[in-house]
Amino acid sequence: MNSKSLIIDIATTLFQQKGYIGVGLNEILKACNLSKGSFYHHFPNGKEALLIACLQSMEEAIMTDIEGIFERYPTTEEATNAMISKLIVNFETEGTITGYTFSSIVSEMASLSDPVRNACAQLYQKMQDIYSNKLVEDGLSQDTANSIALMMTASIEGGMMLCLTQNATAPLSVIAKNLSYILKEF
Amino acid sequence: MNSKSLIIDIATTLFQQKGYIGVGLNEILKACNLSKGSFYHHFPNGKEALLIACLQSMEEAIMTDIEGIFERYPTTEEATNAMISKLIVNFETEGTITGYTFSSIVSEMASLSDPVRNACAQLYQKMQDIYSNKLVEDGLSQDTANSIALMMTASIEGGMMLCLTQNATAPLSVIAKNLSYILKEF
DNA sequence: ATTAATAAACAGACCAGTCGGTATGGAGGG
DNA sequence: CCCTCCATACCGACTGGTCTGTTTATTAAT
Repeated sequence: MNSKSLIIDIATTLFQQKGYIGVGLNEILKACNLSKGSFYHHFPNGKEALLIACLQSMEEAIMTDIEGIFERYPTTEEATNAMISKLIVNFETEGTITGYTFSSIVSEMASLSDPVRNACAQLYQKMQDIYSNKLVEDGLSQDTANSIALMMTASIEGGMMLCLTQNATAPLSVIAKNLSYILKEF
Repeated sequence: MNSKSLIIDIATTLFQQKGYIGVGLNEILKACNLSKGSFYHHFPNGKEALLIACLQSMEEAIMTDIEGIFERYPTTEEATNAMISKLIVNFETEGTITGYTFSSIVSEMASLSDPVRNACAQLYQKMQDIYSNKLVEDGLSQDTANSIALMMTASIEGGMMLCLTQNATAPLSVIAKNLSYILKEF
């Protein structure tokens, strides 16, 4: 793997775990076994440019993943359960949350950098669109689908936050149960 | 107001806006017109002790606020709508989110400091308890009440995150509408 | 030989936290 | 009434270290 991709890959994980401000360039580069010079060769615009590259990389990874799940299952309800189960397994094995979330980045950077804020907004929107499209397939109206898709995005994101604070996976399980209930309603 | 309370008050706002790592002691003290010496007189255990004091102060403020709303309205559904409306007005006037949320603190510190993580967990739990108690009053079983209360906490927290990224209040409105719907079901 | 890629040393700003010293105000003894 | 004593509150220069970003020099590949 070339150095640039390596930097993005490792930085993505670290940013997700510790947030943007919480990770220094030195830490990233040490994990990559690369030097400052190499970094600034590939990212002449510095750390924030790296963050945006990481967000784009996350977008690809998350989209592929979620799209896969949502194609594999016939209904939104089943796909949602599968997705949350995957998050729970991930949390149990990794100890931290490494997939689907970037809340630390949002809360740190949303008010500081518009480019970063927009990149995050786009990522949430794309996830929501997948949910929404599947809900329309399920037979819901576009408006209802959008509304429920937003509820899904928000509650899953909030659920991960609760898991983090409690250091447990129970909150996400409860969210899955509740979303199932809601999705069966329609 | 005494210096210690002043420090806590100002630091609480700054931590909510920019996160824990994002705010330096110098910035806090400059805003208070106080010196390093004064700070370490009142907080000999440093910045993290200040953060925990801020979380406790937030707990008091949020509890008073939410309890007030939940006493004033007869049903959980009405109280929830009033609470979210207040969050929306707050977001519109302040430009950022200053009340009820501390997601940046959670995502930064949950994996770094157990005392901070526990303080955050307690805060979420107390909010959830208010919702849950009211739901039991409404006639729900304890289990169902707990489950829905968690869903409320998570979706509101996630909704604020979406508002931050979109720089708009629409997501919280949609969350309110969805929660209303769910709460009417039972 | 030229150019991309990397390394290493460095600069300057900022960080949390420390330390010696100063001002204030109340208690108690003369 | 005055003076000493002492705890509390406060000040701001300073320390050791980390941060992002720059510069210069060297290596590897074409």
